[in-house]
Amino acid sequence: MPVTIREVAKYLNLSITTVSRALDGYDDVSEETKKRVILAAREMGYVPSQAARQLRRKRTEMIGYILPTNTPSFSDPFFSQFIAGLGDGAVSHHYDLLVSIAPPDQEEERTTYQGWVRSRRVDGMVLGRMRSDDWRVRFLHEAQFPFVTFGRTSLPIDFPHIGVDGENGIRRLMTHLIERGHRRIAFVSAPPHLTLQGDRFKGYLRGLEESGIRFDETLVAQGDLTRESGYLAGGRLLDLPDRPTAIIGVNDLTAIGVMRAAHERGLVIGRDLAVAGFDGVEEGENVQPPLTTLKQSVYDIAVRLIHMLIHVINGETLIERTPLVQPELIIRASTGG
Amino acid sequence: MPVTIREVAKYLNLSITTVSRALDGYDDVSEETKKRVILAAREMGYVPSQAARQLRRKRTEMIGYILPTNTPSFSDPFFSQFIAGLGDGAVSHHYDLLVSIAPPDQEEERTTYQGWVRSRRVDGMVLGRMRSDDWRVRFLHEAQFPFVTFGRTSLPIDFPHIGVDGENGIRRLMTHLIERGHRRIAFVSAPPHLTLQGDRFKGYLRGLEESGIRFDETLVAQGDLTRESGYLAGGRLLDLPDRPTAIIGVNDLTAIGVMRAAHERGLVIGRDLAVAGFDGVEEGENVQPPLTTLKQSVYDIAVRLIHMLIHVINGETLIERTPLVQPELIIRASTGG
DNA sequence: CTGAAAGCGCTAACAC
DNA sequence: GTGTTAGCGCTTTCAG
Repeated sequence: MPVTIREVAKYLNLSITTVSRALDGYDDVSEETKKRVILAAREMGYVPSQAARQLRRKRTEMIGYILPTNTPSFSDPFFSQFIAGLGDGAVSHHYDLLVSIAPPDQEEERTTYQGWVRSRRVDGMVLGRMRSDDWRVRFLHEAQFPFVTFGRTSLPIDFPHIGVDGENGIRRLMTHLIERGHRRIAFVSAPPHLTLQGDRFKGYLRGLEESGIRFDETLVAQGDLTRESGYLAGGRLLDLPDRPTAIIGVNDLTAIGVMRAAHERGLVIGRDLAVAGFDGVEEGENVQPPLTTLKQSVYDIAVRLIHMLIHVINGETLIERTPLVQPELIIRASTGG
Repeated sequence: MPVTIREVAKYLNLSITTVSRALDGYDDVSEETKKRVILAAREMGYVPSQAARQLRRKRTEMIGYILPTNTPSFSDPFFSQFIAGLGDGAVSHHYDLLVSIAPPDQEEERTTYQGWVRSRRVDGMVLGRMRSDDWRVRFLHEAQFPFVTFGRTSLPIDFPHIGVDGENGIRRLMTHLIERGHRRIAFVSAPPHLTLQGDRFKGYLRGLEESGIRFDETLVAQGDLTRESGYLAGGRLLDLPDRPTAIIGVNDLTAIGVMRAAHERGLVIGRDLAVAGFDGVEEGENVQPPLTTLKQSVYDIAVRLIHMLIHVINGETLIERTPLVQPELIIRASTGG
């Protein structure tokens, strides 16, 4: 049986009240008592019971994150970075990270979110991979539950989040490709309900427009952010009678799939075909040739999201409520760099 | 303010006891009452308070996992799969996953583990990336805290874990390479204190031995499981006066780094140099050429670990206490397949 | 500066 | 079958 505050009190002939306050560093306890208590507590191996503390304080000191995935074998480098950032951010604020997993936009997802909110399992939540009309935002906002997100939505709801300027990023990438002489530039997109798809695709369209290139819908293929979908979509684009000379993947994994499709068709990437992605995952540096990409520091963003969330939880106002981060264009050999 | 059991009881003119029991499905409550209670609870939006339940039951319904990492920008596909498996396994047993992060073998790691154990923050823990002499095992065993691990240790302590037969796996890979005519086979290792290193390296040695090839220590370079370290170690091996014709990476990331080093030196992998890894991460399928590897289903193993852990937590005996999984040799073009 | 006492929401003896 | 009661371990008024 673990030692409780009561035993520490008994040992010191003090009341549990005093012990509790000494441990929490209140200043209405004499310095000496405080010292004695802290020492004794350490010696006795006392660690406060989280459950009891939570019940009393109505706080869990936990932040929730629900991994949106349906495939068991999912392996998206994006998420390991994101979780690492959330974890580090949480730790630095003495919070823990509660993780669950649920397939996006299914009944199960709804019950998971609702369960955590209703049972006050966590003090706040972080959401990612936002959808244009995201029920999670509506739900949490209505429940007045603290949350922050990575990415915006199209909802008329104001909430703290960090955005990445996908539109401007892809626009700059388009400029780069066009300067290199490309005119038939294809785009492998993500599912349309994702916010990032809308943003990045807008950048694609603006890039075309700015250079007076007519939009050709046959040059757009849909994927789902996985390597496999990039491979399939890339194959379709490359088998076109008049095939593109450049293909942009809506994210790096997609682009990497496209590269595989190109390799299989004997194309030399960087010479016969330019390929570029978005995210800046490490995998893109190690692929042959290295992948041109728009890098966003997912780790840093995750850490920052936690900071923001803690503020929200504490009812403090945020200096920047909806910062917009610019991705960095990293030109590598896959676009003939 | 959320609805409590007391309000439900008052609403139905029942005692909170009855409500509690009805909700937990005890059979000493009449069917009818049970129905009424469940209905009312749902209608009132009642969700039990985890904190209160935990305090009373002395159970958290949470499983802990501490991500072992020191680099912020870490992106190891291994871990996203592992976490996905842990998450799914936990959910299927109505548990949640509590995640933290701490650099291996540092003070911080110790305090994190100790904190969770002492404050009963979780009901059990899953450990991975085991070390030969793993203080975590000693600590948890001594504290009689439920835990399972992915990988064994060299400690004389018996505890439930799932192992992967790295030795036999690498041995089979060696046979494959030797059949293809390779004799100068190099090995990029992991830090020596990791169990997986010992196992896999033993397989390397046995492979050499079985074919009567003398061990040449210049053909072993040390890495740290990252792509970057594979790149550096691979470079050193390839710059050797009499360079190897095949290089085995202790894991896939290492092998992928080796491939990059080879590319940079103008070597055609699969023809001038064979490369192989271990893990079977998806990234290996999309690299050029696709990577020969020993695949272990990290996701499945994680799910299974959770099942085992739940048994341990419930004080049940395990049918298989220390299963050993055989990795699957997947031959791809990187070894000339 | 310190202590007594109440109670967070729930479960589990134990009665009825 | 159902209700009464006593806490789980802690924080927090409120008195001294």
